[in-house]
Amino acid sequence: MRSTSRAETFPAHTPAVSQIFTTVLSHGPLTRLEAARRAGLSPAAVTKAVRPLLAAGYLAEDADGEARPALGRPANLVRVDGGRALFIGVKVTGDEVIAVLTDLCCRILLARRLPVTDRAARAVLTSVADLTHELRTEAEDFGAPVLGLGIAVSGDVDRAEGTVRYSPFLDWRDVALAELAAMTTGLPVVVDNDVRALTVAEQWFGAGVGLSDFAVVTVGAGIGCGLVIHGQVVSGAHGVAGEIGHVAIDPAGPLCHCGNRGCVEAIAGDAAIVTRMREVTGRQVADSAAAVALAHEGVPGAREVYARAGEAIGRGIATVANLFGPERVIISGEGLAAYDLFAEQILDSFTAAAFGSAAQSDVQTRPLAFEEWARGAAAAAIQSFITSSPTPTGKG
Amino acid sequence: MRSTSRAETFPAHTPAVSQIFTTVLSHGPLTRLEAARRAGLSPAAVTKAVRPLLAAGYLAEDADGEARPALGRPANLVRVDGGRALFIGVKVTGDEVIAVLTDLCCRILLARRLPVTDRAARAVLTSVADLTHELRTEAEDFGAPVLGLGIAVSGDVDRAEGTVRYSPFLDWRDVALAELAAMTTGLPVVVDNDVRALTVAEQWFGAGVGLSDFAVVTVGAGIGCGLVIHGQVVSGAHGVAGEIGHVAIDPAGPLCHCGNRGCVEAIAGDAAIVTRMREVTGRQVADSAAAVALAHEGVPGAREVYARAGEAIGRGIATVANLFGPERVIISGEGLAAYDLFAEQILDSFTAAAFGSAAQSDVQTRPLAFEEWARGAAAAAIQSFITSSPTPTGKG
DNA sequence: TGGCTTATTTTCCGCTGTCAATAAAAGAAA
DNA sequence: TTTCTTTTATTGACAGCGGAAAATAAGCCA
Repeated sequence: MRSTSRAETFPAHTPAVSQIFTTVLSHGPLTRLEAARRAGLSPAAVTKAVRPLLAAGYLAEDADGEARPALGRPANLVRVDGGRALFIGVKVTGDEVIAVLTDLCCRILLARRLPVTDRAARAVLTSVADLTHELRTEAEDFGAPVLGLGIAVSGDVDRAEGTVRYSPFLDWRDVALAELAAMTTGLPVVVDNDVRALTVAEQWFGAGVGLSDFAVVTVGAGIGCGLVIHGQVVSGAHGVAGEIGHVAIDPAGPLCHCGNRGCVEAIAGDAAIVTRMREVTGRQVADSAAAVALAHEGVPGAREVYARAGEAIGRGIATVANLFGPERVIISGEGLAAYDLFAEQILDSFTAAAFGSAAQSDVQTRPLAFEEWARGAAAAAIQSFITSSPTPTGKG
Repeated sequence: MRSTSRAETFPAHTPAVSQIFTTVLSHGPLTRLEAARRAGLSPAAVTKAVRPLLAAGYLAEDADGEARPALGRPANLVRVDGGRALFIGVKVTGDEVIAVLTDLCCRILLARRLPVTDRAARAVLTSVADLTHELRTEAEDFGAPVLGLGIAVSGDVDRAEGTVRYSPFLDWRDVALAELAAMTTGLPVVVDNDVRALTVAEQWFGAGVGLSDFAVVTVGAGIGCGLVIHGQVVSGAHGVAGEIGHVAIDPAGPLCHCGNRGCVEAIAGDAAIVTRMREVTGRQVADSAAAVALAHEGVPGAREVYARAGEAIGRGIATVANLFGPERVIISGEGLAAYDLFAEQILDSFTAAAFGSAAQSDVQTRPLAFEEWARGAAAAAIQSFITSSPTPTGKG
């Protein structure tokens, strides 16, 4: 298999086609009539839009499932055929590369990990290529082509350019990752910031479906935040946004690596919790798992460390809510392993600090396995595949 | 003149027409070619879009001004004929009603004020109607019709519905202001939150022209913030956004009327400054003008009060920048009378607290006469006039 | 087998914006 | 003065998108 027969493109020739497809993708099987209603189009337009997508195999028709209203012509449900195309998503951290194979509906089919021993871009790229190759080989069993690769990296990433401008954890600067990975793998590649990719996944396939304004807050080593406003992911004028971790909460708080005092991350980030846990309990605390254990054991003072972290997170979320009034806030992240230690304080301090109707925001939590980050990268790849115009408007 | 011959509507029959008009409105006189480039349309489309607007008098053609490139056919500049239509903008505060008459380019032609003695909606409405009538009468001298009325009120305002849901300063709840004012004046009425209206004015006619992501921060009795993201003003899912005044900066700070401690407004709002000035200097301080005077006199401790306020504002702005990454932040408001006392601290603490590329945001200040608030309301009315579809899609 | 109801498709049709060719308005060159 | 060059504006043919309405399909129920 000597690589690619010119990359397959999505037959979205008109805005209506894109819109109908994404509507069906996000809102599950729909009748044509319902799809028309949700997309604000006429039923005739749906019929026309659906036809080429059916022909290309991206949509499929279910003989309707159940519970029809017993009157009138039965509806034919239209749904996305997830098995039509596969995507690979990769999350790169300082310690590991995690890769998943998903279908077109962004359901995880396989997952793989590889430790990172050398953080140099070249070495990491090799790991990415190896995992991609491995998943691609196994993907043959599913009888569908792999049509895109998404890579998620923390830090300052320019998705349009496909470059990592600066990633502190990896110590990368100006790495043209998309181009390199595309050369190595022969796949279309999307590179995005990890939190943004996760936000895209929530927007299209998760708790953000159908919402035009919501926030995703991730709790873990860092505290991050993805924003969707007016139905679009916010990237900021300089490519960076959602830095909730460096919102300063308390001028008398602990020093943060960014140079300020009392950043949310300096209170509630993994490292901050471990450090403080050592100070408070006077014990050895190897990592955040150990810190959680101490709190669960009921070691004096340990719970207060988490209470304080939860309060910081809650106040950070309240700040976000006060500033842009999201309909929902989705809290997520590895840090949620300790969620039972946090939860109450997060909600309490959010409620206390949210002003007026910002308190109406629906604050949810969502457990997040580490593979979910990689799934976010796959979601970015899927999004790019669907929205990339088939007319050659430059190359990414 | 027994009121209205059916309200005049803007002949924007297609998206292209709207787009061309707003492009010319914001970017001054343009050649058709240049307008096409900026709007992303073909020159042919511009010619077609411009024709009906010229015919209706909204656009005018300048025989080109100066400095042509001396080669090729001279360009004909197209500009908005500001004198074609007039608008009235009204800002309602707890103390005063301020009204301005503007032209279509949102230039202020006349301004009037009336003190508020009774804050009841009915009484305020009478003042609004009186001022509107007065300005309308004088507007006859300008030989152009008044085509809309904008009203700006602080608090929770539903622009689409035209209702004031809750305004703390006026103690209004659920006042259907647009409908009432429309009945009284016979004009199309837009009601919006004051900060949002000001943001619209900046977006279309001010320092936000051409930017898709910026913030407006107002300093005065309250501290407010208007956001434009993805080229649209942010209203939040519940109709409230930009509450920078209640971003909590310091858990050990002074108590705010919202019940929390250390809100920006509780440190840097007019009332907070006056209160603290009394405490620090031990003198009588009647109002914020008196407070400014004390600081300028060099009374011991007085300057520190402003330094502290400036620091709070700067940190609030940094929070906005960290979260949204705006291209520009426009600081404005009556509070700027004291700008020389603030400026350094605002910028310093912004720079210190902005994380990474958020510090690249261009922070500007813009003196703001009180009439500018009313002009913002006029801008909202202009926007509504231009974008309201001529096809009757309900009534506002 | 009709009749009723709802879903989907078909058949135009208006409308928009692009394309390519053409006109216009200068200065420059001959 | 005439012709050429260069840039801007306009025109008219045209393709294609999506809407409206009418036609058709596909079940239930008498």
